[in-house]
Amino acid sequence: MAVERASQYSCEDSDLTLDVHRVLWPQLQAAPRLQGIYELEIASSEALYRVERNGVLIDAPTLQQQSHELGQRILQLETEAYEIAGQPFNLGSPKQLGEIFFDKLGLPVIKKTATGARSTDEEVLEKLAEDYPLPAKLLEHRSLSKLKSTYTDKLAGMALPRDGRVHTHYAQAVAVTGRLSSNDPNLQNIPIRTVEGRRVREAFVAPPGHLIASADYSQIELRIMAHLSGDEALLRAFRDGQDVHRATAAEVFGIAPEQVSAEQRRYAKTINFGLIYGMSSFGLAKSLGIETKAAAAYIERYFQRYPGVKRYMDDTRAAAKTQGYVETVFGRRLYLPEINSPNGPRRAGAERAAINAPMQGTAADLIKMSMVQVQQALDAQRPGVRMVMQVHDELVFELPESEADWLREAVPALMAGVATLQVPLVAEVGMGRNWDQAH
DNA sequence: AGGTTAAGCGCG
DNA sequence: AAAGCGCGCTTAACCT
Repeated sequence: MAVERASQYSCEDSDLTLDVHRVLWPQLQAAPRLQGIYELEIASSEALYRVERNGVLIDAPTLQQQSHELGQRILQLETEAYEIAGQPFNLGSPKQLGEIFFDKLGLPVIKKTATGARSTDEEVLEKLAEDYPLPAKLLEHRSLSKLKSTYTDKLAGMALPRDGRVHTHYAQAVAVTGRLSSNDPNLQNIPIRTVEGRRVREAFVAPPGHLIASADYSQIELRIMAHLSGDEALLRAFRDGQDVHRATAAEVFGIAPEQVSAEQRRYAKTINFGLIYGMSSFGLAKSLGIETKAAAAYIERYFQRYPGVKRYMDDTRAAAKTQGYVETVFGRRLYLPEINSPNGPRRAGAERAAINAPMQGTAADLIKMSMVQVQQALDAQRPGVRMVMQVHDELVFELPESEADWLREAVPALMAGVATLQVPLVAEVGMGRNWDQAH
């Protein structure tokens, strides 16, 4: 019976795939630039198959130890929270939390969720923590619970007994921008931003005699913005190898790069990232904790200093409205059916996606090219080196110690050379016994 | 028992 | 009215 079901499924799958082919193939023939993207996807699938089969070695005892430590601290936080609240409750239930916070303790409601419930998200808790003791406990409890339940408790159990390795699945046709996504487990959202979270990466290890190497593109999306916009000041910053956030701060604040303070650089970094996402003055104000008017002044100043970027953003919105889609450097398309919607918020959302997709998508194109070329080089010259993960702008490898010099030299060169843009592409490598040390 | 949605949060 | 792009996973709550 199982065989019959399998053969029926296989036949249906092939038949339906042929139906799809008959529809899509003529469309592909009519769109020359998309043929190149199609070829890239076919070539990438070969490299992805290899990465998935390789998997990455997980150090289970390290995770178990971390789970234990997290569990102790979480228990302690729960006791302290009950003490402050005057009663036990489920800290993991936003509903119960709302009742304790807003009904029992009378804390102010900062904002509502999409469905009208009183929000207790991180931003709200941060604000409330300024005046009350309980929110801070919740914030720590939330972050540690996340680490334990999603990572330290789960990962080791997902390693195959056969090889002690986790084999994620990469989806090649999920993210609309052309990025990969990773699932079961997702290895593209392993913590790194906090010191406690980073420790999870210590459990992504190399076998004895081997190393983990991480090679990542430097400032890839901003470089693509420079290329796409052709903005002179941004091009110059990258061509001269400047610290781009510092350079932006110098422009926006009208001072010399050496005079830029740490806070000014942080502002500029937020502005640079915000622009890639189509952020408004309202959003910039919120993330910098300043007045909307002040944020608007920074953005205006930015566009005065980088007029090419302003022109690019306007042109991209306009092109999206007339064509109904936007393209990456290599011709990958993102269709935007809501770009001319009469619904203001929906249309604005489509405009932000239109701004972002060419940059995010071009970065995705480039790292797929890198994966193809690097895998070909490994097969031809370095069969002992395995590519084991892709994290959007980063490739991770497991290598015999004897291959360290080769990899340090060859992989960034390949990654930088996959395409010639108006600015140089730069890739950096780190190595160590585990993924944390490789950064 | 199993599926879905909401809220929340991890990453680039 | 909404206000920052792209994802996947966990828990609670609710449903069949």
